[in-house]
Amino acid sequence: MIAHVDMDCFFVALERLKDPSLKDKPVAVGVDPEIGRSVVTSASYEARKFGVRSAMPMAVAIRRCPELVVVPTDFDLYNHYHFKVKEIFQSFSPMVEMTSIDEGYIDLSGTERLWGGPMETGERIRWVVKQMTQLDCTVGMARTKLTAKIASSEAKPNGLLWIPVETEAYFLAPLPVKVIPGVGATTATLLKSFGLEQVGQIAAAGELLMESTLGTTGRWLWYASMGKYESELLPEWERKSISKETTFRADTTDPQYITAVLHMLTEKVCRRLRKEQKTARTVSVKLRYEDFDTIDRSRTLSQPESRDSSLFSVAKELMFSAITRRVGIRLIGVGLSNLIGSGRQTNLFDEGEWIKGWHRLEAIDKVRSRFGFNAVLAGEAIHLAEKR
DNA sequence: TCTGGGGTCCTAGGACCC
DNA sequence: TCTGGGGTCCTAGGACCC
Repeated sequence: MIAHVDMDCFFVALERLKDPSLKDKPVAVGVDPEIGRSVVTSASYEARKFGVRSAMPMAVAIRRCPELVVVPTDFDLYNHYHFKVKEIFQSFSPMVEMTSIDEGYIDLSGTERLWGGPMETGERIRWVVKQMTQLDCTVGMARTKLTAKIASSEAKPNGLLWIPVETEAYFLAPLPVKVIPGVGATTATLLKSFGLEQVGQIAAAGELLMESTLGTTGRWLWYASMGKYESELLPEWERKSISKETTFRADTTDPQYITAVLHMLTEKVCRRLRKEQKTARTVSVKLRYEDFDTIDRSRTLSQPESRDSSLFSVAKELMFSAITRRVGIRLIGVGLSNLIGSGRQTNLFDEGEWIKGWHRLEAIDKVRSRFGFNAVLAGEAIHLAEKR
């Protein structure tokens, strides 16, 4: 038996712990549109009554709900509780997979003698979470991860739903196809064009028809629709990429400004890379024009790298070869992937130089972790930091 | 209405090798 | 002179999730 536990309005709930006066008010977590261009990261149920949804532009949210209280995000707080919640999950079973900051799976197989049946265990999880954190959560229980997740999403907020084995198809049949994680707007529209709007219709279409019309997607959807899609619970996985992006307060075409911001983003991304004792073989840049046209460019190096200077020169080259339109740019970003473990990769050609550079960067990272990121900045980024 | 930031996974085509 | 097929790696773009 798998439990999927989803914290209710996680960010809003935590902001309310910090400031109890936010209770019962329509609250949205995100950046105030006066400060920057933003979207709703998390909305309270009071705000949802007005049609406020996460990912909605904040300006729209405020228009829909003029009383909306906008609270800035505090990821340090959310991360702290993420680990707290994870520990609670792990007290029920060592097989825990956290899939995002506010949710995770617990494999409860073999814990029946300890915690009892599914309903009893589910209630116990909810109770312990509440006692230890003061937070509400919703638990979905089923034989597979996918069904458990759908169960929790149907039971929220502050609920518990158990889908007994062999009843999955009955539970899923009347639900809209969009409840299946992985089915977004595009796939839902595609399915609708085949007359498939409820999960039960996918099941009824049969494996052969699903596969012949939608390929591999159709195949797994058919299994999902019956509650028979199996995926392994993975207690730990390694991060596959590190990225940093930013949306400018106003669109720009200024190459010097773009270079300075790109440099700052690269430094931040490299710092994380070294912190995780890794090197990267692939550098990517991303840019978004004012009309939302988004371009990605990447290059894979023959040798893994972790030095700011090398990675920045690649990023800069990629960025300026990617900018072809003479239109305002609203966002740029840098990413590293193809990550390879152990920071101390040696390079036969300039090992001495490399080690020297690495020690310098280690020293910078130390200063930064004590005095903040801006304590050490390269020439190009200093100018920018002062402007902020 | 005017759209964040951090990720993962998939697909399709081209280069290249055997 | 015109033509294989399989495998791997890389790149760009897109769908999706929280």
